[in-house]
Amino acid sequence: RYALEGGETYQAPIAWDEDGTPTAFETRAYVTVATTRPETMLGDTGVAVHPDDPRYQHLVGKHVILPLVGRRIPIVADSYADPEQGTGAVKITPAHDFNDFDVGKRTGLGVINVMTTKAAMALEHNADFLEGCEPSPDCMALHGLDRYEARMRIVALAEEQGWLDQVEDHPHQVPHGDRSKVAIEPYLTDQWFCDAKTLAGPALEAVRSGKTRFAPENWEKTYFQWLDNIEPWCISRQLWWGHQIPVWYGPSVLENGELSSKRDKIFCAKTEQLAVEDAKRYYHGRLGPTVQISTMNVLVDEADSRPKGVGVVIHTSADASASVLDAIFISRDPDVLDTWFSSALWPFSTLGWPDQTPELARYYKTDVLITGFDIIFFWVARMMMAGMEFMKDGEGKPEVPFHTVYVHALVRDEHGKKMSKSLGNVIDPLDLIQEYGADAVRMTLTSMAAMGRDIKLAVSRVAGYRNFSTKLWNAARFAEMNGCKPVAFDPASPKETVNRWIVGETVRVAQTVDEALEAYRFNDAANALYAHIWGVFCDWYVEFAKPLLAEDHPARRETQATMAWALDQCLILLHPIMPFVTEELWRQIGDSAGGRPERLVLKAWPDLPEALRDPQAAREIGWLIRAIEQIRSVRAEMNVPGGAELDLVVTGHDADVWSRIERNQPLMARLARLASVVEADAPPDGAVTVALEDCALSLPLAGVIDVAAEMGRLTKALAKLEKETAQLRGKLGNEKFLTKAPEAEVAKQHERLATAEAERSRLLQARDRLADLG
RNA sequence: GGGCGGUUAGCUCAGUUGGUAGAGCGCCUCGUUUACACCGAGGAUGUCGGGAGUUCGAGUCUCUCACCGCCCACCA
Repeated sequence: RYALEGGETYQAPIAWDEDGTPTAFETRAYVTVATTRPETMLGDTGVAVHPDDPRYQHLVGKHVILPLVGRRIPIVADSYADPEQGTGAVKITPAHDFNDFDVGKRTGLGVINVMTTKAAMALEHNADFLEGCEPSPDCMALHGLDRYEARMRIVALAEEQGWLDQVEDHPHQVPHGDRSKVAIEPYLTDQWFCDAKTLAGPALEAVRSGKTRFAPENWEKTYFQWLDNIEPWCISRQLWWGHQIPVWYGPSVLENGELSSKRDKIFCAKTEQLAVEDAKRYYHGRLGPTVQISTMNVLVDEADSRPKGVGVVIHTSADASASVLDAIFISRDPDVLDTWFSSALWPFSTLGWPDQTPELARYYKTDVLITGFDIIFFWVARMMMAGMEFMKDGEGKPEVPFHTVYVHALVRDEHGKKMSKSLGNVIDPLDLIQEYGADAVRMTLTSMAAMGRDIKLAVSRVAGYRNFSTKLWNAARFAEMNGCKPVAFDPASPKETVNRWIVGETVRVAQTVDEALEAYRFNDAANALYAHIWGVFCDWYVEFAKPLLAEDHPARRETQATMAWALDQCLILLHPIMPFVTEELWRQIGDSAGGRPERLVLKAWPDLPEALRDPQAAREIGWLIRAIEQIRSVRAEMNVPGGAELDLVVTGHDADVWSRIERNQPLMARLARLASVVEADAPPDGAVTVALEDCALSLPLAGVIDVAAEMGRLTKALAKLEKETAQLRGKLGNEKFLTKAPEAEVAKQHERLATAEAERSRLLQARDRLADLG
């Protein structure tokens, strides 16, 4: 209970009816406040009530006398006081509570620090505390007690002295330091702050206007969120390591010409020498001639035993032998800058700034900052602020430190935890490299680069990319064994369809990789290369090329040159991601004939024109691959023995289709294990049939065939097509779709429907035949 | 408490202006025809977390709920 000043009283409601109207009152000469931290009352400088609270409204502007301390403190109105909480009147301790600090600022209350850095009560010699009050001996006896001891002692004193209202349990959350694990005690200290709001303006504008872009773009949100709500930035730290704050302190000269007892005059300078010059000028004008005579170690603050650095002693007399005690000395602030303040300078301080070095001129701004999202606040935003503050472009306008911020994902351990040295769950890349190779590790991380914010590193994926590099190695070995050595080669020159096709496919993957890299979509680049090298080059081109590489084949030389070229392009494109295996293969595969540099890393990035893509070859080989896949599929499903060579009967085709089949007959026969390919008007009896969009392919399996199984297979395939055509017909029968969807989309759906229906009719025919048979 | 994000195949995850749901691993069947068994051929597996809305059409846009996680407040 805080007693009202001068024995004043008021009528406090003590009972209410259902509507909340007071029905009984009590005459009180005090205000009751509730607190979970009684010890902080020693630093109270006010009591706050809600401006609309009828219980206390009339007390606003009056004062209470703080028990024990005897300080006269005002009752103020502030909406922070919650009428529902406690008694509705809340004690305000600006020096030891964040909210109270704000209330104090709003309502003009004083600020009194009553604790030490160790959270012990600091009352003796505490000028702020002792000023304007008469603490009782009981109160002064609290000096030096730990905050928790003081808490219990104050409750006991309140009870003894009759100003304790009641004690009740009150569960609540208390913030703890995550290093010390101790409850955090807000504590008022002097710190240096940056006016971050002012710095943030240009940094925000730079990203809003696109001068600096984020990739992926959505990280801008994180950046804006922080800078839009930025608080003044405390840049001083009480640590031993870091850039020391460039500020020196000395006593100010008071108006009466005497020196202040506080070290409250600030000299901010680039060097100690310049600070001394500033100090000499300052004292000279006010105290007469000053002469610097020496530097010495000084201890400025007796409450803190840390050394405070070198002080510069300045005599106020020309007599150099005068006592040091008569001298003024200035000493440097022992605090250091926040690590991130120093780091914010990185884009230019590393280039020699503040000197205007050639490096600074050449390399600021830099290009791309690659970093993790977890330090967008700490580092990226601050580099932007510092860059915009200190650096100017050619026209004298603020210049950003980089045009792009590439934010990669954070690798976590297999359980999804952030790797940290203190948790000991770090996956050492060196271990992975030891097991799978550096290329595999690089390829893995690249292929996961664009994932969300969490990567749970799956070792099986690293193994997969190790296999990939083995695959590439073996493909190169195949090329070498077949005399595919790089020669001077014009990719437009091949005549063979498969060679023209692989040139086109290579151009395609090169384009995809280029686009992906331009867009910082590194995973797209990695995945495109994986799919091309394994799924196109190895799975198909190598197989197609085998017959052409036979010693007596007329296209042998062309194929050798084409394969060597196509493989070279793979190595070049893959080199940034898998530098080691590609460099080694490059060295093994070729000599420096035809202007081929000795080392892959020196090879120019390919610039392959679209004109190299032959659409006719792409169509033909695309069809060939689909046909082979269909035949293989039906063979496997029908359990045809692997080695058995079958006769293929083509039906439902036109002359163009047949000539294409004839052209590619050797490859089809080889890769689909066919004895012969013939055309017919109708599928033979006892055959299994698959349908392409422009023909049906039947494998006569008379005697071998399980009619029921084939019937089932066809029925299943038909059901699938049935579903698809029904869907498409529904879509194309929808007036709204036809009128509202883009024309190209409608045409596309028409085409799909036509293809599906063609396949369906071929399968229907095959099924009917089979049914007749049965 | 304030803010951000995730939820897609058994697992790890892609999916860029809304237009036929994908990869790797794992699983099943078959196969050693000399580049490769760290391989080849084939196959199965999804009410895209639940609900509502916008739209001719939603994994994709909006709202909402649930669960999971991260950042800040309280180290850097």
